[in-house]
Amino acid sequence: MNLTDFLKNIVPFSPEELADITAHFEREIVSKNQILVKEEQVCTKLYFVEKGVGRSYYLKEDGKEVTQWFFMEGKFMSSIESFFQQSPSLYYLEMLEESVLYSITRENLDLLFARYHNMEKLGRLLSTEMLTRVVNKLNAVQFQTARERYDYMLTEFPSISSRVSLGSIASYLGMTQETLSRIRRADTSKKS
Amino acid sequence: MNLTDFLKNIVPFSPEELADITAHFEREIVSKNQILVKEEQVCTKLYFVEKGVGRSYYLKEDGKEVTQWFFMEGKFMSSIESFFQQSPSLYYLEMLEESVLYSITRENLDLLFARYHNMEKLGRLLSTEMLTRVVNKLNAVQFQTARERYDYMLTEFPSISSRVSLGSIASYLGMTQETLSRIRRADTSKKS
DNA sequence: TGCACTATTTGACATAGGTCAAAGGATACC
DNA sequence: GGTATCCTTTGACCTATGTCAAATAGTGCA
Repeated sequence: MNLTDFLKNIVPFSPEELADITAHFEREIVSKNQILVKEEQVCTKLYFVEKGVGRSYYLKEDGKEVTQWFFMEGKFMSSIESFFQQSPSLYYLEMLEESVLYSITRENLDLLFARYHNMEKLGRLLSTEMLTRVVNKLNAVQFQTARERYDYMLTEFPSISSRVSLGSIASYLGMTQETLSRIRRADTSKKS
Repeated sequence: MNLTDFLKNIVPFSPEELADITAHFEREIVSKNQILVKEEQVCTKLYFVEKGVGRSYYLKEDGKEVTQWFFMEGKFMSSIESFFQQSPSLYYLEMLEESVLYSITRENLDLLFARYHNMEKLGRLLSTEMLTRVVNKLNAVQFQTARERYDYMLTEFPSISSRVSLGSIASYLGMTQETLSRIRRADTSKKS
């Protein structure tokens, strides 16, 4: 999914708007396991994932990584609070595969928000969309069994299990990797 | 917190904009325990809570109510997904005290979004703010003990415990009311 | 091809928080 | 002011999932 097409599908930008907007993004190729932002750093860019998968995660006091979100192709990725408040990030951002990203700085994004009413609209639509996704995850995590949460995740991120390690997924789902491993075992024995 | 002041604090609207915007809201007085939206209904309005407290909740298969969110004075309240997608609501919206609300319909809101760039900006800012709140709750629910979640809630909604029943709060926190009652007991015995 | 390292699976056991049932307390209505 | 109703607390017991430790499987590199 490329950036131009993605933008066009959400808001009916004019060709001129689109050209100006995309000109403010910069293409970046990053390698597998590369960290884009570390905890405590201010996240200076918003990324569009054209190819690859990323995740945000944080470290618990005991040093364990906890995945907060996965970012697949065709999605925007950032440490949202850090990026918008220009505050130190609570999260790490990491790419889990070799990836193609398009990045934009906060200043450029603000410039586009101010310049185009349509751009502001895009921002609003994307953040309400993200909001409903997070609410869905919240409901899954809060009221479903480990088993049900796993099923929920497969609908949200269908291709994830083959692309991302067990541990990253388990912590995203709020369970240990042992538990996730047992769920998967139950699955395979049932289906065979 | 009144609507005009609230809006002014977020985006620098001109007096004319502000007057036109607030003119599209309608004042509503609702009584304690009144339901604004039922499950399956499309939520037609976005509400600003000037006075009172509301909550959104849904019914589990076994008929138990699960509080999804509380809406205090000075916040917007709605069944967000239903309102923005015009889809049947998964949630009930209920006021827990006699309340003063200002409501706006989807059509009027869209009209204002289209008319004022600043209004679109307001929408974007409010939805990113809500997004970070939901993310905070998600982290609390997913990785904290019942005890810690209760403390988190007191920072998010300081006055809630005296205004809302134990059961509503417990289900918001993803625990049973028995557990919440035990946490509170531990608190009072510690503090005395 | 084999070695070293990392990721996953499995097992035995521990525990936070849930469930169910009953007893107190508070509130409202006649 | 008494009784019905609802809300909160308490107790006894249970279960899903976590913890810790070890075995096994996979992967990349020399």
